[in-house]
Amino acid sequence: MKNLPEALALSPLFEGITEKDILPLLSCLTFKEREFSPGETILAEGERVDSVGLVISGGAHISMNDFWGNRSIVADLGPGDIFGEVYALSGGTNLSGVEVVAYQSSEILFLNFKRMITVCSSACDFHNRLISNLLKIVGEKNLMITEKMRCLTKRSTREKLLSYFSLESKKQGKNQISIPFNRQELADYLSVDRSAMSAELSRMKEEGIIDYRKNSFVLKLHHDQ
Amino acid sequence: MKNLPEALALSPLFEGITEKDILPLLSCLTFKEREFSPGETILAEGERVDSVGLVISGGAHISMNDFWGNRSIVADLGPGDIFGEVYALSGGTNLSGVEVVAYQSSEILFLNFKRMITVCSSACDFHNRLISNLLKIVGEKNLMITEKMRCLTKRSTREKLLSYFSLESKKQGKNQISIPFNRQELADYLSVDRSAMSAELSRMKEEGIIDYRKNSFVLKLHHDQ
DNA sequence: ATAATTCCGTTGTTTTTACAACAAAAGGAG
DNA sequence: CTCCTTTTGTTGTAAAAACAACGGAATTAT
Repeated sequence: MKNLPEALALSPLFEGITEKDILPLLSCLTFKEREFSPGETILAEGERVDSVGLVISGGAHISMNDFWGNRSIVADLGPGDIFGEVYALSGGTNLSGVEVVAYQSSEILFLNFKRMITVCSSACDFHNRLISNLLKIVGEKNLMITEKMRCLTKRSTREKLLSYFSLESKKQGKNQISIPFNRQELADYLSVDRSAMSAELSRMKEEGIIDYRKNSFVLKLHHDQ
Repeated sequence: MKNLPEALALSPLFEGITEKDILPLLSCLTFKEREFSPGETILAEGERVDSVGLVISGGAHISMNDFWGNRSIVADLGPGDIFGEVYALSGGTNLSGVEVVAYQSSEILFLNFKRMITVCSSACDFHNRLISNLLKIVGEKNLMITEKMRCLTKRSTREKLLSYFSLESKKQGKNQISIPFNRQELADYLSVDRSAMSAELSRMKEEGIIDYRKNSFVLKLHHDQ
């Protein structure tokens, strides 16, 4: 078993809390540690989630199964990553269609959610920090999904692209942006076909709406009729 | 100005906290109250958000402006609704491309986020409840968006529909589900054309994949080749 | 009951996208 | 530099979706 404080210090959930402060903090949390073998289910479908999972070591997949049994992997978890927080967050919801399965020998820490967000009588600062970190994690996740959604709700590839570029432009504060994706990744992000997207990009460049070279794109204002 | 505790008691943020407990709770929060005229900007684009907004009375729109100045309304806020929480959550991010504008005379309460999530020395129960409520709100929002995303990332209308039905089926625990949308709303939710979707539904019924009548749908297992 | 309105399905046409296959360009390794 | 691999752009075709227009069913109002 790995050194717990050392492992936790690496997790965003414990950001800003030093290794030596983690042990006293743990004492005011209720937690459970368990080891899972490769292929073993960490959280089963339909299970009630009332704790936040944290990967100490190993690796696991969050996967979804639809009505017809088709499985798709939604996320890949490694050391430091947390899971199940949204389910615990929204009042101990049951997992529906979602499961978490180890694909390596994994050590998992389960932190009781109620205890985590209820500040102990001693009102320790680290506890507050923990809550704050959790909020930050969920908030950022929320922002990320929302952004992506704004692009995905657009009907055409062109609109999706423009939506994405516009967003990045706002974020980077310029009309000349560099994007963190290659073409295939961008296509995956926007849920469109790569080659079709490439073609659309060409057309947009042709029409003078945008310009680009590699990962650098320029948005042009003048589509004066 | 409206009676504050009375108004707050209606908000999900203060759920489980009775009117008479709200005043003492407010004393350990830092807040600011302001009135806005119709058309007045409540949160401006680019502004740094370090407090959670709560609509006491009136109405406001959250809207997005893209690079080319096209505005689209993202959400409609009424009494009890909160806004800006995700931005405050993820460490006081600046609004990018988003703004909140009153469309009625509105009273808005701004609750300082730091104070809100940092438990007071007296470690009052209501404060904990407030944090818990905030988490619940964000968590639920997160779940909702994630669900929708799962459908939107599918390429074809058919896949989107099946994805949605499958989700509902898991949630409702049956293969016979009733959905909270009419056709137009479902099409909007899935970001597809209504008539095209109707046609696709017909085809799916034809092929024996599903059956439906009005808002009641049945998913069938046997698509034995 | 009748009229009006909203909702839903259908069909034909146009536009867009996916798909496949390939060519060109870029990047890396030896 | 040359070979090999990966990435990106191009093109033609087939499939799918958007769009528009309409007719019938269902719902609501009168």
